[in-house]
Amino acid sequence: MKEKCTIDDIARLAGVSKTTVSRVLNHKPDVGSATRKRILRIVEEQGFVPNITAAGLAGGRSHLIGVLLPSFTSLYVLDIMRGMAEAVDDTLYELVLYSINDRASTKDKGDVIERILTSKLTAGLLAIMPGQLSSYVTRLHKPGFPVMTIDDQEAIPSVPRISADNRGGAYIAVRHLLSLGHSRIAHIKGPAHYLCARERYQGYCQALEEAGLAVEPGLVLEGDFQENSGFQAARRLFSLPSEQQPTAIFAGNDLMAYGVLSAAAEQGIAIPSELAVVGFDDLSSSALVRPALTTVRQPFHEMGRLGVKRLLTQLSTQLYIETSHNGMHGRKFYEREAPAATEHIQLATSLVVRASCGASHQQVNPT
Amino acid sequence: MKEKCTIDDIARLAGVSKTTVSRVLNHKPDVGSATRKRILRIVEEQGFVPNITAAGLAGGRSHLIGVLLPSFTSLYVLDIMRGMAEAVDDTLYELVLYSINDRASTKDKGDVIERILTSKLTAGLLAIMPGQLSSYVTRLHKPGFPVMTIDDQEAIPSVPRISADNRGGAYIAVRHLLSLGHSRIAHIKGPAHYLCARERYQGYCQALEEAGLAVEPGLVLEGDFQENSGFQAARRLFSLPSEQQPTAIFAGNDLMAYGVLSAAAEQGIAIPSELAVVGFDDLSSSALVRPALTTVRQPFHEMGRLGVKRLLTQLSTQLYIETSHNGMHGRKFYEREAPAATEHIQLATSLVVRASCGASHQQVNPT
DNA sequence: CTGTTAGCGCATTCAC
DNA sequence: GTGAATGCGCTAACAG
Repeated sequence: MKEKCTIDDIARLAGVSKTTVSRVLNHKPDVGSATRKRILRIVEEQGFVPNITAAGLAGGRSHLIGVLLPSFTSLYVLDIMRGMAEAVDDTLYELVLYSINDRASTKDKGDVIERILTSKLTAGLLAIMPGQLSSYVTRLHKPGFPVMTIDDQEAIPSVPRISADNRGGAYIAVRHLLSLGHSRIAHIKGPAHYLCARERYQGYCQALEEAGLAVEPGLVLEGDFQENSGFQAARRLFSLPSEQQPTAIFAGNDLMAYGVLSAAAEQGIAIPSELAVVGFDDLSSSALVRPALTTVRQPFHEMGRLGVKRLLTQLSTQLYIETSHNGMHGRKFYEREAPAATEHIQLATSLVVRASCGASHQQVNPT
Repeated sequence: MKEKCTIDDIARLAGVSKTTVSRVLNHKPDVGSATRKRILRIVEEQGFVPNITAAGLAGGRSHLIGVLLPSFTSLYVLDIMRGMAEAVDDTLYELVLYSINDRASTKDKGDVIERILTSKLTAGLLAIMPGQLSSYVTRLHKPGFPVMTIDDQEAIPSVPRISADNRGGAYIAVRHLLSLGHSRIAHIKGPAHYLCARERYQGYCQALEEAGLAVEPGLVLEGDFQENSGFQAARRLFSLPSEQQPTAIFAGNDLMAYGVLSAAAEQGIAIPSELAVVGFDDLSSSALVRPALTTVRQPFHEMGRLGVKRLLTQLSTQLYIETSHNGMHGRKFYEREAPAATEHIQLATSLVVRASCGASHQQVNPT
């Protein structure tokens, strides 16, 4: 583990040219296995770590992946980031954090995003819940600069995205309540401009309809995904004539479910005996609130991990295309038509059963 | 905002050499103000963003700051990171994320850290709660590579660190309970090998002693900072003969306070009327648990922000030293004695009063 | 299979 | 004040 050590150093030690060393380091096929072995040994001995800055500059291709996160950020972005870090762990890539200042105007935020591209620091971008920033993010996604959104509020047709199965999660949540004998199940929706809010509502409707129950407009309210809106919505539900009151509430997310819990406590409504409550997200605090919240778990960790994996795949695909076409200009992916997979990956959610719905503790998976 | 734009491009447009452009970009004094103005205008027009990768390579000095975060990571690291992102926002620096895989052995983790240095990607490192990794982090901290720990479990003499005023926070928390009339105040300590746990205990003792009360060994238990240990500790306190039972519990952190809340609920002990509870940290969930938790708020955001600021200061100091000594080798800070400020910055904490202690809602600041 | 030759985009000596 | 030359550490074209 010498102070510093360049490719030239180990080339000298191995008695070969640095080109050859570079080749084995980059897993090129065309190197004699004897030489390769010797080089690898010396690399090991010296504890040589290539300078990815230089590699990026020379190769015209950075080894950094940008992570964009808006700062109105929720607890679970940590899980997402942990997943991303894990995926990047045994690669040559590293993660660069781009946090957007809340107080800035949307236009300023757009500027920040523009710079991400123009600075050419990163090879691609993972946007965690870009929300209002989506339009800017879209602009970045060109051939040569892959972008992927994670859990976006809106589906951008041209950009690949990863999300949880919101509809399916809502479906199993409501199914669970139905199996517990509830027939008057209310729902507090998230804002209509959130895709996930609409999907969850669809799952709710589907489960009811399959059970032969009508969706009662009076039992469906809309919140803003914040705790207080859940609180307010619950109050309105509690003020309904007693024969119209729900026996269960499926909240669009955990935060609003917390609001329901508070409202119930205020009104002296016992949970789960008088009212069952189910949320969506499984924030880490949902195991801590009292009563502990039954909720739909989103696979945040996996979403982050997969996001990186797919991005890396796209990056290496680009490389392949570039190489196979060579004969034209070296580094111009820009002029070729996009091979970009604009796919949508949807990950399964699962129901985490805790005290707030009155069932025994267990985990229910979708079938 | 052209597709790409290098320093040469704008040099051409301005009719000067790229050297001159480079000079104004780096705020060198020796450039004619007319030329400088013209260059700046063109830079603006073209939306030119320098390639920090190349700048790093050429200058021998990276513009990236590493952020090391262990993955047993708590909710509040988000706040810390947000603070760091904010501080970096209007500088040329960016943040690179290094997350350590939990499942790896301590030695493997050490290897990861070694690579952080040898890869020379970053100019310095901010270690968030390194804990067991501290020894490795220490090794990184040489002149030329500033390291700063944030909220470390242990004080490493040679490394500058930022932490909250744990002793002071505990002190005001207990003072608050005393002012509410409590005289039998229990404390659930964190693990003794955590510096912050010991400091909080000291604050507890100091407040009691100043009030003329003895620290009763029977009222001081030790947990592990996890919820369940708080639960167990509370149970033991509740099983004391009634005349020995505490009327208030100061938990070493919020998680353990949650455990106390659960244990109280289990035993039918009303909070705050029969028992006051105070935590430490102010996790975002502490406003959500029922009853809402009175707790000591740590300035996580500020800790992150300041961490970056100080690191940047150190970086620019190095630069100055390097420049002023030039005449010797250009980039060898290594052989010079360390100017490294090994200071310790301690930030004030504040008490957030909520329902669990029985006082009216307010915020108490240390005097 | 391997070595040689050129840069990547910029900062930093030196000259003028 | 300004420009020309050199190189950071590495990859990628080109020849053998």
